[in-house]
Amino acid sequence: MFGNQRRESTDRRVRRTRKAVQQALIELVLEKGYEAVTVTDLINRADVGRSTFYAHFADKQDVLFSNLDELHGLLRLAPAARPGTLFAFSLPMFEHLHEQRRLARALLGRRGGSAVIARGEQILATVVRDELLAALPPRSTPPPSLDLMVTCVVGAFMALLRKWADGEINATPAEMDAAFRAVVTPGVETALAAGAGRP
Amino acid sequence: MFGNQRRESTDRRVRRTRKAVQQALIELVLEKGYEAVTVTDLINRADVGRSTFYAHFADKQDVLFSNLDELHGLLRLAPAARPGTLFAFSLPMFEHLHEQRRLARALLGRRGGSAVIARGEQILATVVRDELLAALPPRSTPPPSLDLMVTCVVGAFMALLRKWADGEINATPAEMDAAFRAVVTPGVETALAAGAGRP
DNA sequence: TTTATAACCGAACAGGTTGTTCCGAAACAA
DNA sequence: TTGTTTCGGAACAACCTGTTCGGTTATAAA
Repeated sequence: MFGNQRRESTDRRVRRTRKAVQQALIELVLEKGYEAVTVTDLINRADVGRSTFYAHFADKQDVLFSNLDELHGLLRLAPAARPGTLFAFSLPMFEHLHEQRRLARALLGRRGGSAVIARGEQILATVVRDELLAALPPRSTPPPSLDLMVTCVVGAFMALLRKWADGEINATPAEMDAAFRAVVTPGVETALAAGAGRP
Repeated sequence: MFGNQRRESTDRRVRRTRKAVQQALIELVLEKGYEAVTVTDLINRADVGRSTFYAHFADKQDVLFSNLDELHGLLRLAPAARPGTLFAFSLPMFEHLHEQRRLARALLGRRGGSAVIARGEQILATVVRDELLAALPPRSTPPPSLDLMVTCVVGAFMALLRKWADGEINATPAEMDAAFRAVVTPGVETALAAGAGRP
């Protein structure tokens, strides 16, 4: 009854309610930032009974996640770029968030919540991890420091994203992408090449 | 009356009160994690009147900051290492947090607060920035992407720190330091060397 | 169309948090 | 000693969360 109930409900009332709440979250986040939005705000804006809300979502964060997982698909799409290019997600990501910059700022910026960022890091980490595994020299075993590398890369990327969304950095998506890649790629590539184990 | 009142108060009552509250914060953070600590908890543990608390601190975060700035000094100490070695703060930092790991976990881990992390990033950013400036080739102007680099480096480091403090990563301080350096150093060094402007 | 069911409303509630205010009592510095 | 500062602590308004419950309404299926 709670949470990650992905399958579409058969009952029109359920669909209506869930969509109304999700939409309300977006609107309110744009107006006040994620942190400042309360459940009471949500049910007022969505025009939904309090008990109804809690019948569908565990809390505010649950609404967020139900809205946020779309990004996962968007990220998994990107690595279709030419192989040999690490971190293909980077540029599309910056570009996407540039178009949606109001929402991005409200979610990731100073008034955004750590929950958003934590979730983003989770999602991104799986993507980066897969990409690094795919980029390993053939017939080699993943180095034990793989997860450390993933953490580094994700941390660097998300940090850039946050500052950028916050307006502390003025740069084009291309410039952001270039900076990210410049810092991170050389180290990762040599580490991957060097860390080749036995087949 | 509020906040960053660094100079020692002349009144013993003031000193007593402030110290009691700060100590209470440490104890409670160790027990519940920063996020879960409330002002009510603080004044109970410190055995201080509610009005007294608000006469000294604006809020919970204010207490934290008054306790946290000691780290700044600790970081500025490290770069006394041999020049030419970038990110000298890294290993000492990991080692220090390893000794204080209970507190580190309570502050930086999942139950720690974004305020702690944000403050840590701020402090670390100034240190990294100074270090990069000092490591520039002589008679060159800093590249415009310097702040992007700083953000990347700080982001990567703090991400490692968080996961480590959280227990998601099992590694010695030396291993953490090595991983951090392996990913970040090559990119930064070439960027610094290449970005040399005219004198 | 009828009907059983599931979803909704909304008010009310208990429990928790924050930050302010007030004034008498106590501790302090001079 | 004395005038000033700080402390205590209760009481307060305002807000938030999550739960409960009985009556109402929409829906899907028969």
